[in-house]
Amino acid sequence: MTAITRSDDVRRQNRRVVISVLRRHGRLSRTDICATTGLSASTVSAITADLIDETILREVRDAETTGARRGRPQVALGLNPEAATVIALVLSMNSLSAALINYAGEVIASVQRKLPTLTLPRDELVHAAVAVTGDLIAQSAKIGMRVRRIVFGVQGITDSGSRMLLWSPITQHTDVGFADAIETAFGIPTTIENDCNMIALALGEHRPDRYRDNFLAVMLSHGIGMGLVLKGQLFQGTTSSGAEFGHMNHVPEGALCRCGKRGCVEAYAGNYAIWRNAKGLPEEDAPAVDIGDEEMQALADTARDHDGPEREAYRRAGEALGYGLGSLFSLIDPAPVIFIGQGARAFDLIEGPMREAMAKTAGGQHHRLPPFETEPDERPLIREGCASLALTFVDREIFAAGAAGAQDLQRETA
Amino acid sequence: MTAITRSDDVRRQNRRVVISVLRRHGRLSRTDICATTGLSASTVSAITADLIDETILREVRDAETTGARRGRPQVALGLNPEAATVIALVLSMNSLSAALINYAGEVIASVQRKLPTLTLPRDELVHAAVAVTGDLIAQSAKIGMRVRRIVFGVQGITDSGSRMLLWSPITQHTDVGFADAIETAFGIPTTIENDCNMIALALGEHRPDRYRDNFLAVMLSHGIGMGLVLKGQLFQGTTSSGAEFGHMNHVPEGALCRCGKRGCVEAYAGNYAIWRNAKGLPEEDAPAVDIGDEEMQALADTARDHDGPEREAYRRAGEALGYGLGSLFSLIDPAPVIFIGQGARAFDLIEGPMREAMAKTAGGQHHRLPPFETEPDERPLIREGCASLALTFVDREIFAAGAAGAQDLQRETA
DNA sequence: CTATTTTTTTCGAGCCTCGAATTAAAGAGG
DNA sequence: CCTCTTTAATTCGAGGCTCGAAAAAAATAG
Repeated sequence: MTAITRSDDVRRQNRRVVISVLRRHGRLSRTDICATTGLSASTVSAITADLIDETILREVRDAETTGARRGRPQVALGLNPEAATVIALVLSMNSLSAALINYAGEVIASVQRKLPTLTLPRDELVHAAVAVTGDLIAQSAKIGMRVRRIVFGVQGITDSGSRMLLWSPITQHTDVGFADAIETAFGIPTTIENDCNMIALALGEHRPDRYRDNFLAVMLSHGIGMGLVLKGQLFQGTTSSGAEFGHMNHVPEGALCRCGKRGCVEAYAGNYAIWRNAKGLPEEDAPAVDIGDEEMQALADTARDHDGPEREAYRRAGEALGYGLGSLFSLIDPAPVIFIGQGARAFDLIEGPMREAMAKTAGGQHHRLPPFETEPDERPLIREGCASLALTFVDREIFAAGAAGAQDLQRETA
Repeated sequence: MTAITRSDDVRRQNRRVVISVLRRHGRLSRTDICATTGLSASTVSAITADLIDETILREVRDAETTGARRGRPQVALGLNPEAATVIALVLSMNSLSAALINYAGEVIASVQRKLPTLTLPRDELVHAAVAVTGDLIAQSAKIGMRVRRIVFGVQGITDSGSRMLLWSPITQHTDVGFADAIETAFGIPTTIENDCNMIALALGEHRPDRYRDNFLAVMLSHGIGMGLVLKGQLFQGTTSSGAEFGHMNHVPEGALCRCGKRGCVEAYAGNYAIWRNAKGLPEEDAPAVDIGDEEMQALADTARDHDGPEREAYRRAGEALGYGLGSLFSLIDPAPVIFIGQGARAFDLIEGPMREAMAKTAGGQHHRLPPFETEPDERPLIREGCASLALTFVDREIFAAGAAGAQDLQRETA
């Protein structure tokens, strides 16, 4: 049902627009905001005055404003870094990291912990996340800033409500209720999100020239993940975080996948699959649990050096990815792709066979794609994506509502 | 960029909501509208008074209002059938049909024409559509009603702006600019849409209990099409009508598809593929151009009668569909499916192998699906979908804007 | 020191929604 | 037959919001 609009929704929406252009552009004068948004000068004046009163915005007067122009000089406005803090939590294989981030998006504290995710009991895993979060909340309190939002990025499948980790390769537990645990411990809104989705958000923010309305971030590591943005919106499944690209079928009755089924793209293109093929092991062998980066590096070097099972393994990986992307592009039309993660270091071995396979599919035959890009280090992107999502939430749900609306929000969530 | 909100957007939006609940529920009293929408009685009173003045709504006083209730009786409001008309055009293999539909969604005139779509020159094809449309516009004018919107449903791929038929199996021409041709001929907003997408819209309207937020309509006929609704929204490609399910890859380097590539789902599950396999023809044989319904019916009967190449052909069709759906469900999570079109008559032969194949994929392993449904006759659904889309456009873009806003709209499109 | 230019704020007009009060239109009951 | 009760719909004033015009503020130019 389409929602009705009330008079105060107008102000909420326009506050949101003002905050969002400032987040995108950094600092703008009131006149700039008029030009960018289309709002009238009087409205911008009223809204910014309110936001400054609420210490969400502040005037930034530095010496080098514009230089020698005639007339009253513009005064730049910017988001007030001290308006709030958010926390970005990232859990990956054997490692938990967290960052405290101010309202301007700057990291002001961070924590890193090693922990054996594969073997840790459920409670201890959850507790580790809660403990690390508690540390950062305390640090934030020390400098007098309130943490308004927590986003937890993790490899694996989350539910569509972003409450639980349904399944993950880094732990044997399923349906782990991280978000609720953190939320009840501290009373701060928290969601848990798929790591590839966070990477996609980060790319959209960092490089809007290339990664804006439609693009894919494909993670090449032990498994295969994907973050997909369509029409400027993160694409998610209907009941899960969705877009499990790695488990599209490549070869019916094919190689054994980590998920227990056969023939998935991942069963050819994941690190364990490349390793299995390179070592000449049978396709129905159970996937190795974890393979060191150095070992994969060595495999790639051998493949580069001479033709043999290693090169063939990478060829098959590229082929699987190519067919998978081809099928995907039949559904969504082609879009720019960036390959993320440690596996992207061997992209030179993968790209040729991948393009060849794609050309054999119906998807993407009409359109020319921009060249593929790679980014081997996924970790900073995941953190930035989490931070970006958390800040956007604060912008939209808390600060756009204003003092009166904030009470509405509390009632709603209660 | 998020759009700003003006004061009059509020009224536009709330008018839209009122119109839309009336379209969904048929007839409602003002009090009912308050309850359904959450608008206050005074606002509903003001909005409905305007809409009645503009002859978009009307009071329906029939004898059997509510029966014996105390107090002032409610007076039902309904959409005024004479507020406008729209035209639903449907082009399929060798046939062009068109219907004139009033604002209440009732067909008030229709035309049907046989024409050899495969051989007709480009101009004549376009002209046929224009001519049929002209006839209905004349009929509408005769009863004093203005045609406000035309939607053209057709099998094939359209562009994302819904202006052109990019490719279609029913003609050899590509990039046929139907929408612009009709729009310039009559000055009435026109779009061209994929037939399966229209089927999905019709299902969403007819059977919201089952087909509402997430579902698929898979068309089984000469080729394989799909209409996909996610989160209540029709899913479309980024540059085309998208969701070319039939051209997802099933078997690398597999059977020759009508699209020129190899191994597409359609190359196993389309009528021509089933026919090719049943007749024992090699997989690289060029697809037959068209196969009569009776011939497919006979094939299915043979397959039901005894095991043999016919039954095996249907088994492989089911297998291809199963793997395709499995891959799709990896991306979007499982959703109810309805199989549409002539091929659905043989669904009894397809379902078993299809389920078996799906179970071998990662998609849809966790969730139980409702039983599949079938609907062999696609034509009424396509027409209803087109009509529904056209009426929704009138509701939202024209009537919600009101007299003042309508001028805005003209300026915008100019 | 005054005129000019540009930015920002202030003020009134015109919408819109909402709640309260009012009017309208029926049945219930003596 | 007339009055009371009940429910539906309209009217009216209060309070928001955006906008354009006018005014105020803050700089440079001469």
